Amino acid sequence: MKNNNVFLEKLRSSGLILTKQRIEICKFLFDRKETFHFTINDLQSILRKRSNEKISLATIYNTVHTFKKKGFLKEILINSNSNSNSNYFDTNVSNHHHFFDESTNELIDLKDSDVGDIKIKKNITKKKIKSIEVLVRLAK
Amino acid sequence: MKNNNVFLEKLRSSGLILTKQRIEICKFLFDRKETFHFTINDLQSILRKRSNEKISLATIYNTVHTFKKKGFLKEILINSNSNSNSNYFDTNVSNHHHFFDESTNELIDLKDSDVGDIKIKKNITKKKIKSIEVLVRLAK
DNA sequence: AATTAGATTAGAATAATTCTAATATATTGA
DNA sequence: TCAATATATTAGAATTATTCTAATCTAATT
Repeated sequence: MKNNNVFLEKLRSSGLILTKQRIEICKFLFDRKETFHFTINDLQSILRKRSNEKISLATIYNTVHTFKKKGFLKEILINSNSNSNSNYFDTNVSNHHHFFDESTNELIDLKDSDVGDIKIKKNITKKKIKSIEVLVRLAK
Repeated sequence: MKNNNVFLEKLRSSGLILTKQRIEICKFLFDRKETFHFTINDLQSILRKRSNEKISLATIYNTVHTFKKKGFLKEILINSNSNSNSNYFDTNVSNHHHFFDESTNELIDLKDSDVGDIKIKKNITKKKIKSIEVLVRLAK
């Protein structure tokens, strides 16, 4: 299966087999300028609407996790309100910060430049800092 | 049932009935100086070891969620490594920041003073900021 | 002590995710 | 091009975490 679209480059160069399903998901997730945030549930219903070839739920889970392992997606856990916690995935895999809008349950990227540099003044653990993540919650 | 310990004050003043189970859990969680972080699983096995009166898992869930609703506990979601995500609870309910030590899966409070003041420079959403949470991941 | 509102409990139900193993498909190399 | 084969997809079963149910039980109140 051949296809020269840019968004398939990562898939092609990853060593993964280019299947119909992966290409379909890849096309939806990565053929865009803005980053995209979604839950497995979101993705499933979007894919269902986009095409009449049904992709099984197991494949959606498999693909998302495969993409995550390959570094194409980043997982983000959010305390949504009171009763529902959610697993989001983000097409922006760089280290960056988020707004979480509690009125819409939407995750929004924050530009690094919109958050000042964060310095951790004291780290009693002496272990190496791997990342610093800021989550800004927006009121309902 | 009478008891004058300080850590029971919150329970007593909350309007909740003082049951054996709630007192037991309260005693363990709040009769200490340092804050404490735990998962439901942690709590269950700790309680099992502490006393030979078994508290049912349903009650542990109920109590933790009741305490959360009363504002005695705060829930914190963390992307633990690759496969396991975890729901932690924190006895420190104030707005504060955390280290997450990926080698031990331990959550550690960060003093506010150890993180500089965080200013969000641009908020395109115009919605009110409810909270700002920083998570510092410590490498394995 | 009797009443009763609310709590506890075991086990059933549910929901989210992963597993299984049968089938299908993409890639490779003749 | 066409087998061979390694890997992917799939439906549905299994698992896991959590919540629900409805039968007791118990703390607080009279």
